[in-house]
Amino acid sequence: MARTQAADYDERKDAIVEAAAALFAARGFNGASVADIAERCESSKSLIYHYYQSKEDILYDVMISHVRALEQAAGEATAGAAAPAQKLRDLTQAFMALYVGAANRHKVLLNDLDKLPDARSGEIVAVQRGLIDKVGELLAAIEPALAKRKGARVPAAMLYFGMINWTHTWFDPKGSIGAAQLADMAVDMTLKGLSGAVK
Amino acid sequence: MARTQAADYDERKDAIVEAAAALFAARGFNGASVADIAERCESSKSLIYHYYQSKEDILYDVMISHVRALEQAAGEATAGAAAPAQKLRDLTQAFMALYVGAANRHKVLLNDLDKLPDARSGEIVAVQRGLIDKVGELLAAIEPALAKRKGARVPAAMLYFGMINWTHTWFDPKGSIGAAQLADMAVDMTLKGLSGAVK
DNA sequence: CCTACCGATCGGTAGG
DNA sequence: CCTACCGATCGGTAGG
Repeated sequence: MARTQAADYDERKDAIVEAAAALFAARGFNGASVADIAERCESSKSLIYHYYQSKEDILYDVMISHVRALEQAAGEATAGAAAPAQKLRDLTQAFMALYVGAANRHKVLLNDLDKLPDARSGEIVAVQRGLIDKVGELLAAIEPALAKRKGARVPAAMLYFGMINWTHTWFDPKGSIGAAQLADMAVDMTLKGLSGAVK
Repeated sequence: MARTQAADYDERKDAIVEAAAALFAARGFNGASVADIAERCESSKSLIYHYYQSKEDILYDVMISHVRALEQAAGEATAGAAAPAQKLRDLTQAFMALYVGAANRHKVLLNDLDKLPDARSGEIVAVQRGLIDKVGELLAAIEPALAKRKGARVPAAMLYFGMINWTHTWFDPKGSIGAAQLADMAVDMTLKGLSGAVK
């Protein structure tokens, strides 16, 4: 009988992605070497190349795994029969939880997407585009004026994403405000502005 | 008599910073080489090292020049006797104009700040901190509840900065919406939420 | 302001 | 003859 994959194949591969995410987040894709990743995994460079054909392939896995998780969370948050404002709140809570739980992958996605060749980055961008559209539809359902002014839908969605995506540069989950509180604050700011967000 | 600086010293130095900003923005600090900068300036690598002691020194100049421009714009926008909401609007217009006019420097600032050694990045961060405080004070003047809840002031300011800083990833000044319109939209979203921003 | 180089380290691959 | 891995080293290029 032919030998199969090692029993811990998936675990080893995931350990590589996790180590790479941490290093890419800290030093950037070009600032972290494959040797650094190997060292962090307590393995050899050759082992890394057994699991991945190239350094870029690792970067791709770091990003696609994160963006797929966001896609699934967005699907779950918008699936039910809740009001659009409640769906936006659920989606934002799920996103903030993923941003904090996968902070390294999130930072890499936002900083190093253009280090991927166009063909690979296109796949990531397509998933992101779907998330933007989903939020744009929620916002248009919440604010009828947005449904009429088609050209304003993407800018509105991007202002919203700016609030929550920018958190990776400053938010500390151990600080004075929690991730769930911050998510609510961003949603309230979107729905009612400052007075709604801090009251 | 000792030889003085070349008459075009400052122009040449600024050309280097401008070329470096374009290359760092496109490929990242670690992805662009000093030789690339020299080529773009139609000069040699040695000329670059005549004006700058290290690649990091160029990065520092790219960032500090941008952040000083933002600091001055913020000072001018908040100097008068206008109402705080109007000051926030003026400041946002000035910032968006600088973000678009110095798009390369802005992108480098947001992506590669951590490529600077701590001592140098600390100087940049201190200026940024001043901008955040300035916006936090405006927001607290606009919304009294924010003046009471001290811990919410920085998060509120950062949600605002998220909206306008995030634009560098998606905003195209040649698109369907202009920079001035977008700035107003971000201010209205901050003040009144979505319904105020798209009506 | 140029050509000619350096110590080191890069991503990726060889044989076993 | 397979998969899973190792120590050593490749040709090029980085900042200086």
